Amino acid sequence: MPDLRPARTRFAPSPTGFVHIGSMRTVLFDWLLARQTGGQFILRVEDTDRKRYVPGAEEQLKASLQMMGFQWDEGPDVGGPFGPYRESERLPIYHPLAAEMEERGILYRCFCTPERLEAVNREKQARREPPGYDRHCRNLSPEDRAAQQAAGIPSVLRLATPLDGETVLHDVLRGPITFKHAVLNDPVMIKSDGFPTYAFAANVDDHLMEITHVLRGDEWIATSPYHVLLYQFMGWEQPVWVHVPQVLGTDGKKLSKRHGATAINEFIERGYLVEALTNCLALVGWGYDETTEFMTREELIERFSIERISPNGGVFSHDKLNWFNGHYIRQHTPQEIAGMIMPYLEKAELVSTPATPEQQALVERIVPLIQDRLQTLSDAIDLSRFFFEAPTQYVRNDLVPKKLDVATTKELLQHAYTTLSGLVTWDEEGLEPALRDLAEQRGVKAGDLFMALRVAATGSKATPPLFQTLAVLGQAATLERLTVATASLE
RNA sequence: GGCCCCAUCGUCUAGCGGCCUAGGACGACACCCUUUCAAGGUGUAGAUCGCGGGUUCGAAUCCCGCUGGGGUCACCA
Repeated sequence: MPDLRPARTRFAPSPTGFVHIGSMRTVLFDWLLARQTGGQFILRVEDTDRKRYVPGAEEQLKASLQMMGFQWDEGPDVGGPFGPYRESERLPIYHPLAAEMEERGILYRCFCTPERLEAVNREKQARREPPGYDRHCRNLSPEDRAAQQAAGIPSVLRLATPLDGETVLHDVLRGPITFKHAVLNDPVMIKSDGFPTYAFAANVDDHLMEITHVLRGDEWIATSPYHVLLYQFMGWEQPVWVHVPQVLGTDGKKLSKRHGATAINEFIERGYLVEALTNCLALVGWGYDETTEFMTREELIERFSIERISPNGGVFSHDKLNWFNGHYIRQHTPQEIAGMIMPYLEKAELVSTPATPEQQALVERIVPLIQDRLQTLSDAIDLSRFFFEAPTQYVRNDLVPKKLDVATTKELLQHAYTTLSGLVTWDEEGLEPALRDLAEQRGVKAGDLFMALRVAATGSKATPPLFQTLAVLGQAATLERLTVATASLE
């Protein structure tokens, strides 16, 4: 059973764009762990790169988390005891700490220009050596250092990585991972503009904010020795490191725009339910047991465990998402679904915005007919369109049953018109016997008559059951469409 | 290229030395239900567990090598 100490987890995105499903899955795990243990889920905005600042991205990102129902306990706006939660606002916290580290020799000042760094790399590459900083400023004399600083030469603070030995990262999913110091470099911790890099800010903040479990993408494994080193130099207790595997596109490649929707808000907008998204996401790289597929949010909270996260990357399957979504759509009451699809019908201009009471009543009658057929909420547009708009044209081969010819079909539809226009009780119970009788009288298979009528009334060969459909469509509309369809058979 | 991670049906996965003639789910296909399409039910196909060596009485499960895929080598996160 999982460790029940309250966990403090965090999602620390840089506000550069939308939240894609891979990140959202990490958020899910973070959130589940916090909820399960009675801990806190923290949102921290890593906006330390002013060049990559994207206006509105933070709002976008917060909106996505809220759409999914992952409310943060501490973070921008809501605050908390370890604020501020926007790293750009934490410079007053970073600077004294950086000064202390410089004092203690953990960090050292480097005056190398970007041009020199580039030149060094070019040379190394020419000699077929791995690229990387040559530690030129690491052994500067105190006098040189003072002189350069006095001269106002821009500088950065670098981590003085040990030259010998090794650092071990203890990742819960993979066990110990050893990195030889010889292959490491001296990464920049404080940039020349005074802002920290990820390596500094993320780890300082995780420590200061008392984060107990760091869940992040496994692309961070390679740089993690620097993070571990920082903790060790400062004598801080390390968090539990959990490098979760990548979520891949359908072709097994890294997720990109080429795979269709990747941003969580796109899925929501296209009519995927939060329950389905959550359930499906939880099952990419994690599973409760051999057979369980459906789990509520509460069950997920209860059953989640980081030990069962699989270390290998997985494809996020749209097929499976569709299946989950259809399932959850069927779980809702027709009234609930009516409310959920209304925005889609409004947007498609099938109903007015807002819908009139008459339109709402109609939609409520339509939902029971299409609910089983919805894979996403937006499917409701095409599935219910014919209720609002008469077919504009007919495909003759669809209208005419295979065994019948045009003339016979036309005659059949004319008889149907007579039967239907004389019908007093316009509901399923009234329609079915009348039409079955008609088929028998005319000597055609009931199915053939029904298909001709279906196409005449809806313009489509695939619809909900005919009698229910006609009942909702109404007598006047049905007869009108029948007339047009019949006329098209010239 | 160096370093690191990963490797079971098309996909998500179960499996943590014998219960595996490798289980489930999605998808595919077939049948049933049925006025069409769905939903639902039943069933079929689909992995010689990437390859090669070991260890062991016994390996998908442990070890080594190889191959393949991915990540990372920024004053980006």
